[in-house]
Amino acid sequence: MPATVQSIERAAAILRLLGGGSRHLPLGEIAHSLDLAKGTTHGILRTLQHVGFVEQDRVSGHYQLGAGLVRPGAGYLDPNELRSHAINWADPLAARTGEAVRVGTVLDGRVLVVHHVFRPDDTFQTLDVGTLLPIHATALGKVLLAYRSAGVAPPADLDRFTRRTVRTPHGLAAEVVRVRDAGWGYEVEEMTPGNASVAAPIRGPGGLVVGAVGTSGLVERICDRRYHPHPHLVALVRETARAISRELGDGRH
Amino acid sequence: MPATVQSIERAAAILRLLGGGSRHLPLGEIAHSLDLAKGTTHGILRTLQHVGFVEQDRVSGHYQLGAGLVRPGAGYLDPNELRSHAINWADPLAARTGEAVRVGTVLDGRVLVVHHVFRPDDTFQTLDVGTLLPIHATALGKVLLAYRSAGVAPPADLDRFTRRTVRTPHGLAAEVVRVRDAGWGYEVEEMTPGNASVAAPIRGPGGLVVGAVGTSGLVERICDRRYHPHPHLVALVRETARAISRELGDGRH
DNA sequence: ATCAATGTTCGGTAATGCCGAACGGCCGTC
DNA sequence: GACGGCCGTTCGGCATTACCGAACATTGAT
Repeated sequence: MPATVQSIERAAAILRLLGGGSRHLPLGEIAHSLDLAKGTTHGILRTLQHVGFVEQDRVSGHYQLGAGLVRPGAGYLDPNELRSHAINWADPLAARTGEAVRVGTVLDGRVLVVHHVFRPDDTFQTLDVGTLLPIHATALGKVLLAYRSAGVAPPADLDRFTRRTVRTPHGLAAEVVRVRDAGWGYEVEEMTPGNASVAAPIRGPGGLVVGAVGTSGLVERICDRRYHPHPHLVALVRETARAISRELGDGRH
Repeated sequence: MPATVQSIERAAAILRLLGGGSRHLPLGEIAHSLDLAKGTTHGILRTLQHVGFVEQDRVSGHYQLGAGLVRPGAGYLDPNELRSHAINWADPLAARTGEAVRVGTVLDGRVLVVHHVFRPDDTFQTLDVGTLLPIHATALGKVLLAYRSAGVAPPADLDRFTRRTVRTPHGLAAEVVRVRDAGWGYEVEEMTPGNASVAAPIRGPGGLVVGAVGTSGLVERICDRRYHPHPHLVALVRETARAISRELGDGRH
């Protein structure tokens, strides 16, 4: 069994320690029990806290197991937090692209819209925050499906909305690998005739995909003549996704 | 929130991914979802498997959540495994010290003897594997208490066995800090008149204390004139503990 | 028989996380 | 009222760490 990641072993040991007894220990005690330096222990605990595995008592400062260990269905990022972080970046994206922007996450096999910025013109539009979108016919959904963020209900019923809606599970699987290879996804008239959309994944701590952000609008404005999204539009969407990811704690970008 | 341990974040993300859906994913899929190299992902998974957080399906090779996540009270090392690893080292210790050797772990606030090697002479001795020893009057117990291995029931009832048995919680606390500073523990006639014992902690992956090993015998053979254990005896016990720890996956030694 | 999956290993390198000392706050004691 | 211990936290420096990517061994499907 050559080479294990000792940082993770230590984290696991801390979790075990917290789970196996007092479930309410001061940092010094943990460090001493595991024969680690206080600073080291603090770093590990900070990380565990960040991902929701441990919580810290505000008054005593002691550490205890967090709610995130057993999974109550949802990912460790609740929709509210996703929304509050995405909100600062969605507006600029809408302004620069001139299109509507939506932020979504997976809920029960569908796409829950957690934020929506109107297209910056005067036309009448309906706010669809809270709406559940199909996962196989939207750019947001394809992206979320590709990275298996959370709920991952394998789509059983592929409702057909337009002539272009992906019908077969096989075709959907092909789409998924496309998204994965490219790092972003799109859709043209698969949900609504005359409409197209582009989306990119939002990553949380550790690189886990926790949501997606994208624009949607009239086909002739989103795509070029060959029905491919404009490259600069794709770039803008991806940059926005990376910015939000950075804010959510994804280190790499 | 400056600087988090990204290796742990990644591990957490993997756990979330496994917990949130298919609960049965191949390595490549995990790596792809988190945008990590296969090798990296494998290392993390190997570690998580080592600590019991994930398991691997033997036939398909796929990974899924392990039983160790929810804590069924016990530590992630079951007594049988502790015993099977300790057994190779307990015999030599008995041979070199000429005394009886016992290996124990915490069970429900007491010391469960998981292995016992007789003193290598012809005198009659009773096998006490399976016996539950008091935690406050044995060297094994003091060591286990000091490092809070698992059950950590704070001793409510301090049974008094001999004149020397530690009576007050206060005195016991003092003993605990002594053990922690020294890295080993002992006891002289606190359990049985004429008997003394020495013990050292056994650490599992991550440095978590999962058990203890020690010798016990007549006071005049264990201790010097001032009722302190012979240094070379202490050294032997500690070396044995370290050897077992190494075998159990504690990297440092 | 080929191809595409799977999981696994290995070596080189830069980034990584570890350490230990110093800091600031809080509470009990003297 | 001032001190001392304990709490958690921060920071800089160094060496270890764990990451990456490519190559490998197997298996199963085409």
